[in-house]
Amino acid sequence: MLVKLRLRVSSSIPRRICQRRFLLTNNTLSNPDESPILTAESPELPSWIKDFLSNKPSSSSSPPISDDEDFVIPSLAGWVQTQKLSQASPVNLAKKPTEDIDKVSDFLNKKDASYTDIVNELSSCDVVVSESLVLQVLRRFSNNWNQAYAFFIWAAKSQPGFNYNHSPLSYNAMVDVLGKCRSFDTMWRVLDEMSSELVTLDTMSKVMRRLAKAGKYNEAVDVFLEMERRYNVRTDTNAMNCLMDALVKENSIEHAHEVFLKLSDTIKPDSRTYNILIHGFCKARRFDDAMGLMKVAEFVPDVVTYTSFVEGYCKEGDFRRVDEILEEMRERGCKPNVVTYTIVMHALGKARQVGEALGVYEKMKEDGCVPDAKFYSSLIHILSKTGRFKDAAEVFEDMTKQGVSRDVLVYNTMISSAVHHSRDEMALRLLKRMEEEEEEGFCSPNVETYAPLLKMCCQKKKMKLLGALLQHMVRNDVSIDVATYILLIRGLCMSGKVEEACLFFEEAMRKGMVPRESTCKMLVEELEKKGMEEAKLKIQSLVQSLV
DNA sequence: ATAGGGTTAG
Repeated sequence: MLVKLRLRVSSSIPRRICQRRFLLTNNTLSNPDESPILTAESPELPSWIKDFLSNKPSSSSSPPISDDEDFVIPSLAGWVQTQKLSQASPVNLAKKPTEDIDKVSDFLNKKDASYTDIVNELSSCDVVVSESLVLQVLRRFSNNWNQAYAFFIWAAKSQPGFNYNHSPLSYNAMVDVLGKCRSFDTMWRVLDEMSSELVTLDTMSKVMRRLAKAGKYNEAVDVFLEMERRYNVRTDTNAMNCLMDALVKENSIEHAHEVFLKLSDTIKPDSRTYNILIHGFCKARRFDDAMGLMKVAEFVPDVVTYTSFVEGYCKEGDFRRVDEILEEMRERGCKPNVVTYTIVMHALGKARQVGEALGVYEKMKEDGCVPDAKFYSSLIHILSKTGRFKDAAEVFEDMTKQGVSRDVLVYNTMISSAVHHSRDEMALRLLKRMEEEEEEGFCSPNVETYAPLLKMCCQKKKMKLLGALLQHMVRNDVSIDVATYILLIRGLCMSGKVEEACLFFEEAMRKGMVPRESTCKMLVEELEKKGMEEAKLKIQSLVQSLV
């Protein structure tokens, strides 16, 4: 569906950017040589943003973005997905899988049809099914299980004369998508259709995690107890650790502990088992229970064990106790490592003890402990949060010179810092840098990369950029999740763009993603305020239809 | 996925 709206978007941004830059340079006389990206903001929103986001070569002669013009708002991600994305890039045209993925995307989005229709009509797509295509479709539609599953089923019995069978990897990806979307009935069906040599601990591990994430702790445990008989997957120590880790990570140390008490007679626990439990108890601030496990005869506490305690006391804000534990570690020849230091530094930064936090950095360097990407990400976050954006950007630039390549978390942290400090163009440039070949440590953006950028678009009413970003997400196989829809709906509501908010709301509902109660309420109230009675009733009936 | 981020901020 294509919705045409006439919009006027503010043209004052470039001037504001200039003014800000002027102020900034005047305020920081001490540091005249800024790194290139800090001075990169040009007076106009440059054409590179458009070229980059539309996947065109940067030498393209297309006119630069003008936020003044009327345009078609790509308000629906579905609309975005039906665009002929591959035509934009000669590079992509050379690659067959890219062509095929867009054919499939086109088809799946055009159809509002039922699942059987999709399966029956997909053949008209004319694509060659391969494992990489299946994996890509599953990634791109990882929040739309209906479409992903329809394609998956069709792919297995497509192509007469061409013998394609789903690989174990594809099966596991399908199971994971169904679990993520909480379509557990369908997930069970797929599992039962898989022959037993296809079902591995990898598969069951995904199932247990997804169940635990949905709060179905007992079912996760049952899967474990049944899996040897039903799927021929061994219930050994490693498998038990997977189960317990899933339970702890999804906040049920109680279930993990119960499993341990019930099974440790028949399945021999190892040091990981104890560390998982200790971590769970520390996370729940049950330090006495954690201590009790430390004293088990066959278990020797290691740096992971101590670090769990450090983290627990950090979250309590008890930094005196943290220091004691760090001292004890050194005494026992179990020196804190980069993970330990990251936890302490981050917690101090969060507690607004920035000086102390940076002291940890110094102490760590003294200890000869080498920072890694996650450490740098924390450091950048702290510096930016305390207003030291310039320093944060410097750390970002410097880290590769220290031999550490940037990962997606580092980029995400820097992008959200840039947005927080109103360096919009720099944020977009960072997104571009992620996919540049010459950058060491190329990494693909994920849904968290885009969130601050999308939020910024909503706040500043940059609707064209918003559309381009959504399109960019699709091209990078980043599936839009319910959290993103909530962000868009709330952000647009707060900017008074309530029609657009409605479009995203309807699309989310159509995809079976239900925004929170408070988000629905916000939208309805906003419509009420604007006297948009008809739209209000429509949204209300949509909400009603779910109950 | 045995320990590290943050999900929403005025």
